[in-house]
Amino acid sequence: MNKRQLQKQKTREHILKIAKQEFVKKGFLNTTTSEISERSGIAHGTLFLHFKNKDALIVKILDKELEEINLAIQQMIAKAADLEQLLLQYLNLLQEDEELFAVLARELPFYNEELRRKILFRDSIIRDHFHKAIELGIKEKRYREVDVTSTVIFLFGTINYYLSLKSIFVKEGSVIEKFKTSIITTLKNLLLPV
Amino acid sequence: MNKRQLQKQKTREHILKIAKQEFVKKGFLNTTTSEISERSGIAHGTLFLHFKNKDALIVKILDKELEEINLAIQQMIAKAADLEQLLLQYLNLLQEDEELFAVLARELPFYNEELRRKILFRDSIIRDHFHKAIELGIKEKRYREVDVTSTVIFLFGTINYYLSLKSIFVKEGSVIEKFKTSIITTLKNLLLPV
DNA sequence: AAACTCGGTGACTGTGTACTCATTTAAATG
DNA sequence: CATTTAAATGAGTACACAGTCACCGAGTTT
Repeated sequence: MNKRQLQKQKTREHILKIAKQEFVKKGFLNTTTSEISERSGIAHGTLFLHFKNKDALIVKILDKELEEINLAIQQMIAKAADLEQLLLQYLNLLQEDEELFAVLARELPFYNEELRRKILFRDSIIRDHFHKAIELGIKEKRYREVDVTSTVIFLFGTINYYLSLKSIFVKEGSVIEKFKTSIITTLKNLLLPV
Repeated sequence: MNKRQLQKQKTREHILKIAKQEFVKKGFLNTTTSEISERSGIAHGTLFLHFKNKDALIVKILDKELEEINLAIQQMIAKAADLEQLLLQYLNLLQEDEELFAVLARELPFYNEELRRKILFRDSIIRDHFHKAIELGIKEKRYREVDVTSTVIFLFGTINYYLSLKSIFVKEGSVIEKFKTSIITTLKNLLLPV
């Protein structure tokens, strides 16, 4: 790779880095392409040299992020011994990138079909693992005979709710951190016999 | 009231009616003032004769709606004998104006302080009643000794989740209708001993 | 019926934003 | 070293939208 190509790649990666920071800070919808180019120290037009349009930039960033998250989830699943462990580690994962997940939770209903599908697909994978872990527990008589699908939606709905209204639940710091134990306890209440 | 004043009032009410329809259909954020004036059959400028700006129009409509909802909630609380009755009636209330509630659930994180406060205040009233109903049940040993606050958030978070992603959960018709029984059952699972 | 009042008009303004393209600059090539 | 190539530039375009204002004309007042 010669000097030119190298520079081009460097610029591209720099844009991606800055754009991600901006998106996490202000959301995808409220970040302008001018802000990104300005903060990247490049001309506005350069942005569109590297990405067809704003949407393509968003998709690129999300693809990268979702790939990393998927990897982390795979590792998590392999490690987690039981449901409680799985949930705890999932919450830790969310906490690590909480700002990003909060943006996704808030803005998901406003994304176009493609973005929505990608995000929901990743959700469905992790959701499926919770589903199976609960089913196993029921089969082994460790858990009560609850409706598994409803229980899983209760869990994910609540997490999504905390994330999307993060600023209301906490002045600063992590919502997940704050409600971690109460989420785990409530799920256990749902599943464990008295 | 003379002919002029009468006409003015009629125009104002017509704007409010059309604006509500548009807001319910497309959300507050995605409805333009031009659309409202066009569909109302009035000039664009007339809108700003009756309302200082778009925000004032939104606040006016929401105030009206929230007042009606508060009234319905008061009646509901008076009628509902137990927690299950209360929840069922609350869900029926949501279902009646589901499109509006779905818009509010989706857009709440993006509203300004004033609007958010108003909506969350109304939420807190109904939430408080659930809180008390559950506390009573625990005191009377009908329910398990769960963490009441967490349980209430689980319930409201899940309902909010269903509403905000309504279009994903149902192609057409009501999400609340579809998941009504599963919401009630899951809450009972949380509270009732096996 | 003349003078005045005021609800209504709609072309216009200002602003914010995504995206373009003729031109510049610097690296690659022969 | 001259020529070619392509990354980068940034002023410019197009569009969407909220909000304004000089003007109009029907209704009200004197």
